[in-house]
Amino acid sequence: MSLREKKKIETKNKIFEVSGRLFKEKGFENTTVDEITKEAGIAKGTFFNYFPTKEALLLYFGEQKEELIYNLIRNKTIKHIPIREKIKNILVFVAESCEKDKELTKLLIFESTRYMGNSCSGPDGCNNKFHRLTNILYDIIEESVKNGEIKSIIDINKTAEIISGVHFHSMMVWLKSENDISFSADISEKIDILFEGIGN
Amino acid sequence: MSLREKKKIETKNKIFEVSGRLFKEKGFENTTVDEITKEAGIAKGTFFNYFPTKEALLLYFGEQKEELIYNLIRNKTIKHIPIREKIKNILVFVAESCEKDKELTKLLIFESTRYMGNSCSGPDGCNNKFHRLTNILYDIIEESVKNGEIKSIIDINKTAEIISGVHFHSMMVWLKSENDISFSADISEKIDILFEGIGN
DNA sequence: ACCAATATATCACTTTAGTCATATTTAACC
DNA sequence: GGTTAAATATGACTAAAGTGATATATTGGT
Repeated sequence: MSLREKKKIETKNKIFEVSGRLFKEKGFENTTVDEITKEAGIAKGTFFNYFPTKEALLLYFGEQKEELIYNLIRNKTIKHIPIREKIKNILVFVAESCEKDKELTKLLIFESTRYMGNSCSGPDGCNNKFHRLTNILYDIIEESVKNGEIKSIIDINKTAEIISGVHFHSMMVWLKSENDISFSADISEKIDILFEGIGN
Repeated sequence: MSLREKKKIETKNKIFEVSGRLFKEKGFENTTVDEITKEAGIAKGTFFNYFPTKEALLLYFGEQKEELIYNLIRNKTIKHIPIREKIKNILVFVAESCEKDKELTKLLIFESTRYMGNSCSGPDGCNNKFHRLTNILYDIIEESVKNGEIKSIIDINKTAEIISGVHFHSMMVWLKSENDISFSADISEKIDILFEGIGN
């Protein structure tokens, strides 16, 4: 690795480390780019060579966290259990991860949701990010349809979107709630309702 | 009504009217508060007497639109049709309203979602706004449970949240999609899946 | 009509994100 | 090691949101 590449990574890590500390101390809104760069020992302009906006830095936090969670999911997934349990395990795991730091989750979800409204160019834009959980669910459902475990008339894509949607919405309701309702317990119960159906 | 009250309303309407035009012409981000106030013939500071932030003005647009939609829903609701159709009617109606101006909907949803992350103080804060559809669905489901139309073991609140969540998520997926998938058709099909259930 | 009290309007000022022309550092080649 | 090209760093500058002390307008009481 060249000196340039080393320094680049070092600087990015420095920004990441310093801003992480400052965000925890005083919150995202109350931390200025000026402060971050001063503490990191770089010029203000340099910051914007690494992150196009202040929000982009926040999204980077989100990506890092997401990467961690989804890697764990991939390793944790047990093969031969009923699909309902499989889905429950995943969503409860994600929920529990979120529950570990509610404030950070709030920041990431509401801020990155906003960012989604913008262009998000590039082939690997935010569309993928938004659909990541949906894709995982799609694969699981597809497998179960092939197994004959669940009926094959089902529209796999819509079903995956439904589950993902319920998960997303439940997270938001939980994030907005003052009292300490449990996100993980809530999503678990909702999966059951989804499988049983609402109608008689 | 006193002169003061009249002028107040007049000024607010002027801001609303001018900014609406400018937002349509050049988009929300590209319109500055300076421009709005110049066109409206008021000082910049005055703007912030009416709306605490530029985003708050956008939220006001959202509220106005929402009020319109939910008033129509209240009047349109037919009494004696099956619950599944009743829910479908409402969600399809909301979806069609959104489809009329995709760009505006995108702006409102993504921006107000972000705003939800903030304090949203006051007794009538953004929590209510977020739960409005859920509450309507709750009432409908509750009635159907009392009628014996659907099984009474069901958790009404969670069920309402599920439907509302699927609706919200579908809207976001639609807003992000490039190709012209139909939001209203999508939500209609998903309601059927919700009623039938995923499991065998 | 005058006077105090209250509400509203004003604009100069501050704060902060983001830009850009210039300077410095690194790499690559001879 | 010197020279040129490319990448990266810098900080003064711009743009725009939001603030607040002061000025003006409206009201209600006498």
